[in-house]
Amino acid sequence: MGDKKVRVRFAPSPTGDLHVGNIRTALFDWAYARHTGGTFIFRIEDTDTTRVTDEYIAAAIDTLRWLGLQWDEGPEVGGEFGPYQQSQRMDIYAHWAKKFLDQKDAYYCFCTAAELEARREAQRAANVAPGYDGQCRNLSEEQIAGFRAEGRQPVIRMRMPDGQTTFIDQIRGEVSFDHKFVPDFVLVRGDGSPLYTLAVAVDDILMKVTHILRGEDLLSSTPRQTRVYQAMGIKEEDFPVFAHLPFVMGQDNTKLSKRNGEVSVNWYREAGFLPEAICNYLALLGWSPGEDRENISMQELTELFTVERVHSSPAKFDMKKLEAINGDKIRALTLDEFLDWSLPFLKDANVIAGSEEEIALVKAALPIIQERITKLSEIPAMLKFLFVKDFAVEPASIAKVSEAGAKAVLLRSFAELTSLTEWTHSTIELALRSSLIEEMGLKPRVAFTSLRIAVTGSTISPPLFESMELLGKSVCLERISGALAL
RNA sequence: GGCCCCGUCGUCUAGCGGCCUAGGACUCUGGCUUCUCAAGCCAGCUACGAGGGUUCGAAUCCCUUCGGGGCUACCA
Repeated sequence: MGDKKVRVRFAPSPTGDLHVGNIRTALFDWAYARHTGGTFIFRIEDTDTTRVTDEYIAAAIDTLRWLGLQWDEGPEVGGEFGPYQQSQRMDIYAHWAKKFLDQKDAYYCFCTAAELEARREAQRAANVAPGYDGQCRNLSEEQIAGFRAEGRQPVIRMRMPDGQTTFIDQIRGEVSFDHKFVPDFVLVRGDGSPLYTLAVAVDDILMKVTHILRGEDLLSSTPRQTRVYQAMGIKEEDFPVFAHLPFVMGQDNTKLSKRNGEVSVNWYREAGFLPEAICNYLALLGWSPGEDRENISMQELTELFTVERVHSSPAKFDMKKLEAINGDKIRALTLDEFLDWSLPFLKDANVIAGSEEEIALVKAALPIIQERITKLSEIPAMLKFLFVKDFAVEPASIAKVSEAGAKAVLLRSFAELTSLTEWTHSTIELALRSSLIEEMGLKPRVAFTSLRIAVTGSTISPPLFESMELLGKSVCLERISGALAL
């Protein structure tokens, strides 16, 4: 491709929420554009109007934004080669379809779906490669008029000449397809609307795309795409460079889908995964920066990303590893960043309403839970004890605080804490250690578990003394006496 | 069935002819630390699909085979 400025595009067909596989592709496209100082184009492929809805398109835009994959040309930002939504480019496709027809590169095909299916059946039965048999390739004007008189709506088919298509895939090397196995394909439907095969090729040329990084499922459609380039009069040296990314697989070794794992990026968003974690993890699926590096920032990804280091083999999606990376990213957050990410989860779970006092308390509490969570969605459960009005000990833990030993601990704690003048986690700890551990001779684990249940309601909580400091003296004493009454 | 792609620990990967008795990470197991849970630290388990070549030497190159996947639409 010489030293033409790199232009890459991410061109999903939003028939649902963007899924993990889509995003991995988008991420690589984006990273490649940024790495090379090129342009990242975002294009909506909605030629199949029955499956793509405005809602899904809006959601795709939102998701990409959330992930931080900013595009230079595309929906909402424009660009000199727009519009970037295929449903708004119909006249362009019609123009090229007509040109191909005039050039005899394409032809009208009047075969009906039923006829096609019957012949495909026969091909399969005869053990011949199924595909269009070329029946309408050389129709005379009279035949065409005849079919039209019958009321048949023709599709426009691209003529695949004999020979083969060979190209250098940047990830797989030389790939070759014999045209015997690439039948004439449909460019325009009977109703006049274009198909992906037409639109994708035309747009990539018109938008001056230089590199096509896309899913491996499109590998075998490449000969059709280059065929359209030729018909458009594009010279082979000016074709975009192809790089077919390996799949992201589900646990059962098939393409990741709803059946074998969570696929929607929005699901991960709601589950409390950070965009940086999702991108970092996804970047490691089918690519690696080498040197045993794994935890990288978006910035580092753009610096390190090269197509040469992309794999040709598929990768399985592993939620555990994503969670581990998410935990790392959460721990690396500054307090203010962590606060911003936490608040929506706390509000959605109705733990806080959002008052200034509540936010201040959350901010004070976050440092003690930052290293204890792997997903933001765990925050509400961890901080709930600080905000609940109708506090109650977990049913499962009631027995543990109502036994004699526990009562003694609570009684003594109540007395010690009541006389405490300075209420900080260190003064609390000092007072309790000297009384419960040293004087009463209890094991820390035993003594503090009783207290933990009384104060937080659960056997599992953030660090006890810090929690007590946050809760405040009166609430702690109240809860301890409450537990004594159990 | 045909065409195409792929094949290193359970998973993601490092490795591009000798540095590999195969390294890292996640998971799992054991331990340390410890007020619970985490985090952190230490240790351990486990891999070059198989068979032929080429070579002084192969995880790395070639062939075959087996296995997995994709495509085979008036979906993308």
